[in-house]
Amino acid sequence: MAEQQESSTEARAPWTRTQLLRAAIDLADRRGIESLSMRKLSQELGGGTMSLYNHVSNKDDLLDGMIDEVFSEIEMPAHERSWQVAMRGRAMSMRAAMTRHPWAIGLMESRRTPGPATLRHHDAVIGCLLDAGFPLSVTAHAFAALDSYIYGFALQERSLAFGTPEETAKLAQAFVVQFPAKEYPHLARLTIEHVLQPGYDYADEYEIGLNLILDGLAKLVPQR
Amino acid sequence: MAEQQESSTEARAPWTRTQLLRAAIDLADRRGIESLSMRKLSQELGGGTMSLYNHVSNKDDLLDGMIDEVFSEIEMPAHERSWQVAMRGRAMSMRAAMTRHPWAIGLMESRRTPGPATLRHHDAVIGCLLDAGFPLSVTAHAFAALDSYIYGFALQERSLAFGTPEETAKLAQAFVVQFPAKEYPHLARLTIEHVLQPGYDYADEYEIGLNLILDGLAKLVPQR
DNA sequence: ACCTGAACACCGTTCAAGT
DNA sequence: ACCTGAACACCGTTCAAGT
Repeated sequence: MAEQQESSTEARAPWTRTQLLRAAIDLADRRGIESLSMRKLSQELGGGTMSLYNHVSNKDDLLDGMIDEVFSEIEMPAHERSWQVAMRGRAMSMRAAMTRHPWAIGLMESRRTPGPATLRHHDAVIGCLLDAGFPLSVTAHAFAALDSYIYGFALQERSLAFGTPEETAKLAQAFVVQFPAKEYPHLARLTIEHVLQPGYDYADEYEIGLNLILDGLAKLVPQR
Repeated sequence: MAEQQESSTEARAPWTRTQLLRAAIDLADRRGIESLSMRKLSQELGGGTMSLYNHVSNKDDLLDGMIDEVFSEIEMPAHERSWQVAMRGRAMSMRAAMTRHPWAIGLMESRRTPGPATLRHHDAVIGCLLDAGFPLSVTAHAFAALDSYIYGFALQERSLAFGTPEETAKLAQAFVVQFPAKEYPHLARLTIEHVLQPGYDYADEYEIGLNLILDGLAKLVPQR
């Protein structure tokens, strides 16, 4: 039983940065960002905690890398179609990525060191608008308005915890019980007469607001 | 020098929950949310760390309280004027509060236990729209779209670190140096030909996007 | 009812040492 | 070049004890 350093117990394969980032994303997806620690991540990967620092300079760098990985999952705006279709597609793909990785929602737009995938994505969005004939200033307006809306909606949706329409109904009902209509009459009315009605789904609001912005932008662009 | 338990060294005055919340907000404003710890906060207030738990059930409760305090600083939508003016005013007041308390930006819309000031605020917004003749469903659209945009813009603005136009120019210049136009041609063009031009101020984008949404909403409302 | 220190189970990261 | 354990300076919170 002694001297077991044989071929079957050779040192584990060295990690890749990407491997490490994917493992961190997986951990955050499964257990939430608050339980992503350097110690738990190294345990997940089966190595010493400090070995992580050979691939990542610190935890902030780890997070930056994770976010850039998420950006790499997002569809670039398609070139061959109208800018409205391309922008709608990107917005949908963005929302899908944030649904897969809810922990990323507060982080994607607040980190200050964008990675290459992030920059490529933003470059493609701007390129799509410029190619569609947007003047530079309108491109800037479109970029600011769309991204603000997309990120903000995801943030709000997460906090409202509107998973399925059924969950929504349960939560709304709890709200109505907890806060009598006397104190917050309008909130109560909106909840009872609208949110609690059959067929209501908060997710539907996403495209409505998006169209509002896209339609507004269309009027700022010279027609082809 | 012994037995100093005299009138001048009596026990410190008991804390109030509000006092404690204001001190926490002040600490977060001055040093950033990442250096707000129960230990540092109690030190700031001159008491034992565990004394905080007599006024706050845990750190999450502390954060919830802080956010509700921030909401109490925001102007309610004014009733006497048009809904456009009221909504614009609220949006501006919201932005001002988030500028005063940048640490609150990611938190105001992602916490799941809204306090009374938060609920009062949302109730007033919904009430303003209903009073203006908005159908319930359009009220829901307006609420979702406006809040998404307002929070998202603040988040983006913070990450872009666009403090003053001068800072913007400095950052943009650093960006251009770091990333040659070859790799991100459209991003480079927007930066050089638009962002780096004199008079550019990202803050101006706020009202432009806001008007886009307000104008779009106006078309969904029966005219008076 | 309010306060508090000690202790516990965690963190991220520096350092010095291994291969 | 990559790996790693021990140690340091932090966390939030439980507990048991004080007034």
